[in-house]
Amino acid sequence: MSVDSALPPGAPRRTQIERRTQAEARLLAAARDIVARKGWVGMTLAEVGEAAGYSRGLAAHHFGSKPQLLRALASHINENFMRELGGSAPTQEGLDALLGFVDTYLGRSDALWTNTRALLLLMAEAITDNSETGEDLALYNQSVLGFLAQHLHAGIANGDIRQEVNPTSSATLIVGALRGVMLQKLLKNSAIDLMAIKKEMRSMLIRSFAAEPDKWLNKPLIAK
Amino acid sequence: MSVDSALPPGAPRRTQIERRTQAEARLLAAARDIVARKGWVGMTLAEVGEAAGYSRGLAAHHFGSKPQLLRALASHINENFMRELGGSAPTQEGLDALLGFVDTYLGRSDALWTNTRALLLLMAEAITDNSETGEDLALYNQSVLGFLAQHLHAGIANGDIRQEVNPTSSATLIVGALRGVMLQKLLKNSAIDLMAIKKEMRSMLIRSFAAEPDKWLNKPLIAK
DNA sequence: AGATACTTGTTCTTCAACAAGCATCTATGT
DNA sequence: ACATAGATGCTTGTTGAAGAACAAGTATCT
Repeated sequence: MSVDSALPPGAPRRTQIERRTQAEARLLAAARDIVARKGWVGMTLAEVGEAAGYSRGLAAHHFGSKPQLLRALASHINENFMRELGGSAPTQEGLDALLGFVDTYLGRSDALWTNTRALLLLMAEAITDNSETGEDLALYNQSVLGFLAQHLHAGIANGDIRQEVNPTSSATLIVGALRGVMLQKLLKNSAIDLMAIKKEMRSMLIRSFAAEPDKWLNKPLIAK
Repeated sequence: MSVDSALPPGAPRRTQIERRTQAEARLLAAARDIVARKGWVGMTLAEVGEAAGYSRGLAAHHFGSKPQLLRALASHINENFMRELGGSAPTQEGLDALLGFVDTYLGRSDALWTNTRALLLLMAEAITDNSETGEDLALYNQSVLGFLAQHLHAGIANGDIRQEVNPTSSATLIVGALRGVMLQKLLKNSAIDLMAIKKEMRSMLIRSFAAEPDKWLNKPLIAK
């Protein structure tokens, strides 16, 4: 009965490698959406396959097991975000880069916050004893922290940022604040105004870290 | 065969109400520990009953269903924290109260961070579509935000805190930062130095919110 | 024709949920 | 005081559903 799934009728004849990678991409996207919506518990392997336009068996066949799918998903979302970061304002440095990071993080356009949602869900699972994604997410977190710490260092070096600032702790605080805010934003009935938060957070970063806050507070937001 | 469980041999003869409330308390404590360790998915109703020193059936019998147990657990942890808050430094006001809040939150002595862990796990579940705890945790979050916002207001009123500070957004940011930091702290292999974070966060709050930061930055930590 | 991708059939385990029974406590009557 | 019946708390037996994981089959590509 079944012609290859997830294909328009006029079959385009793809190579095996294309089939494989496309399938993987679709599966991961589907998994991400489902995790974001119902959590990784609510997600079943069968559902992922079908949501991706394939059969119920494919996810299991392709990733072997649910934990392995989740690991792959964690890396996938991670890579997405890193790419997004690199793309948005690659030229900024030091304090500018921190402000840009916040803008990027809070300025995502996806109304459902699919990536953020899914990542928060996975991170929570990762703080668990028997977590398979634990190691992966710890590494991911390290890389984000590294990005920020590096810019904090740069800012200290070029005089934008006060000497006494501890780059590692401050980086932890910044990503922590962003994630913690989103966690609240995504709760039911939240009336959180992200614009106000963005503004408050901007002021917070400048006042906390800038060597000369007054020089920064009046600056207009950086144009995209 | 079975004498009433969770009892020392010399039976103290409790009233029905005592039995009931003791059972409930033990069950919730057990549930909290298990959730903190293995997540709410890894927790089974049978396990909760037995960890509490009862039979495998009691948790289901008492709470009706797993979602309802989780709801009860959410309120329970919430109440714990609120009590802890009230107890620690009830006299502080305004900016002092904010600093005290941070100290309390990050200064918990439990090496495993059982409450924090469990709450983060539940909050993550709460951002899910089919979550039963969603409403409860949203309310809990509201009450914490309320506490902080109130002290921000007080601080503005008595001149400690700058006029322009937005109490709601700032409250969101503060709890967000705390939770987000802990989320990272609880990841595998985290090398986060909470003392350093505490210090950095203290400085952050003062610089961001105080009307006259310099007056506060030199102040010693408030004695217990 | 052989390899690789995908599907369908099936098994096996886990666990929530409920029901029916046992233990402990309370109330009432003597 | 004591006995006893009814209520309340707790335990054990059982069912049914869900879903991960694997195996054996079919389609698509080289």
